[in-house]
Amino acid sequence: MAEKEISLAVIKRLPKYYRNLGELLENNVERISSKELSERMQVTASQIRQDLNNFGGFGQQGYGYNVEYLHTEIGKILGLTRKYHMIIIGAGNLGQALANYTQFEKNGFVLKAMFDKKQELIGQTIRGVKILNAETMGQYLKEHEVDIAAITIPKENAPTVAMDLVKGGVRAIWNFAPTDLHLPEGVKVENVHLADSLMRLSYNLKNS
Amino acid sequence: MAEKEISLAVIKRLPKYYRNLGELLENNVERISSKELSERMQVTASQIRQDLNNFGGFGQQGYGYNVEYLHTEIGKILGLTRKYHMIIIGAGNLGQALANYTQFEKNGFVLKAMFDKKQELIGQTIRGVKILNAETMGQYLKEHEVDIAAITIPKENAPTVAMDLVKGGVRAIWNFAPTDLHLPEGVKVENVHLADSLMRLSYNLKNS
DNA sequence: TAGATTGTTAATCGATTAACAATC
DNA sequence: TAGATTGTTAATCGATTAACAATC
Repeated sequence: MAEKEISLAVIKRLPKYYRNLGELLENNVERISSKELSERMQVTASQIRQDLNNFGGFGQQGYGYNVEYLHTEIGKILGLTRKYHMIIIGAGNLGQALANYTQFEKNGFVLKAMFDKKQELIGQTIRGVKILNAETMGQYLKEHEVDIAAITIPKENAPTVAMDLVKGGVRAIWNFAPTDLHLPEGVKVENVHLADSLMRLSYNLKNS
Repeated sequence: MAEKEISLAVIKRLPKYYRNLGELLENNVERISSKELSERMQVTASQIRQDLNNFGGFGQQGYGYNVEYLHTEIGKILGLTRKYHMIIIGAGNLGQALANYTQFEKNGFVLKAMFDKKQELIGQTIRGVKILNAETMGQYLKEHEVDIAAITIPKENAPTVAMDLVKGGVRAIWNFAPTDLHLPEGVKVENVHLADSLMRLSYNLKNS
């Protein structure tokens, strides 16, 4: 799909642009130059212009960028113009926390179901979303289109569950289990390794 | 402290090394070569050797690396040989999920208190840790040494609370609020921007 | 038009990979 | 010792920054 291959570094920054432009929009800022945006975001103006020009010329010489327009365009690039069906595997504390995060829904990520194997959780409802028996996941995937699955279970079971998800047709996995999943080509994985993040903090604390 | 400046890219990979070596240790693997480790971690052997040699020669020619020794040494580098006192600001779903994560404790991150301003949460206890009135945070920081503060409150209040934490002597912030904090020089911030992560997933889904 | 600021090319910087001598 | 694999230097690759012509 991508005409020119976009580097990972650029992709990583896109949500940050989107977020900052969203904040500017909330503050009713109409236009912004790469210079101003660079001060706000603590990056160079040059980088901003380079990044954006991977996707097209969104600005105008002598004027800068229209905040609303740029925000919309980056939203399109990020794929936020459609809805995504999401499920969460693991209805423990973290799974429930994600389920309660209403903010995701505003960006089009709609939670459809949760799964767990604990008897006392099965049948419960969180924000109207049912916790289903983990054993029925395979069947569920046959009957429903699922775009994204969040994995919030212990690392021991994560690789197996991830493979089951892939077999069921899921193409994107949001992995919170503290392990790196090795999945077939084409399956997208985004890791949220909380322990890693905490360790970087202790590293930085030590070396300051 | 650091003799030679270590690049951010290297630091980001350290916890991953630590995690993988921990797994190898669990499987009773005694020694490993950079080649084998590179296959497991999906990086190049060259990178592994370069990364490790930023900190010292942990290996032995013709033999490779002793798993247990290397694991310990990276733990030292990451600063995991001491205890860190942690507090969580915001006892909502995410804050509670973090509080229940016993894994952190094993690495030395000890939760000491939580804070919230919701009357119905104040006084409650999670894993023996009390939820205190957010208004008493300043006083608490005067009386207790706090190394790390996790911020799990809405983005509106995050900047103010972060500044209050810094004023109270906190030097490391684990920020879960979907905004970038601008704090004084020397304060370490680790962001966990869940929405950003989710957007990268939808971007990748779109472009596959 | 003059001033501002983009889009884009060129220069620099840094990180990754390759290669190999050192050495266990 | 011979073989294996590190530690480290050199080569390559890619990402960031600088510069400036194009243009609104």
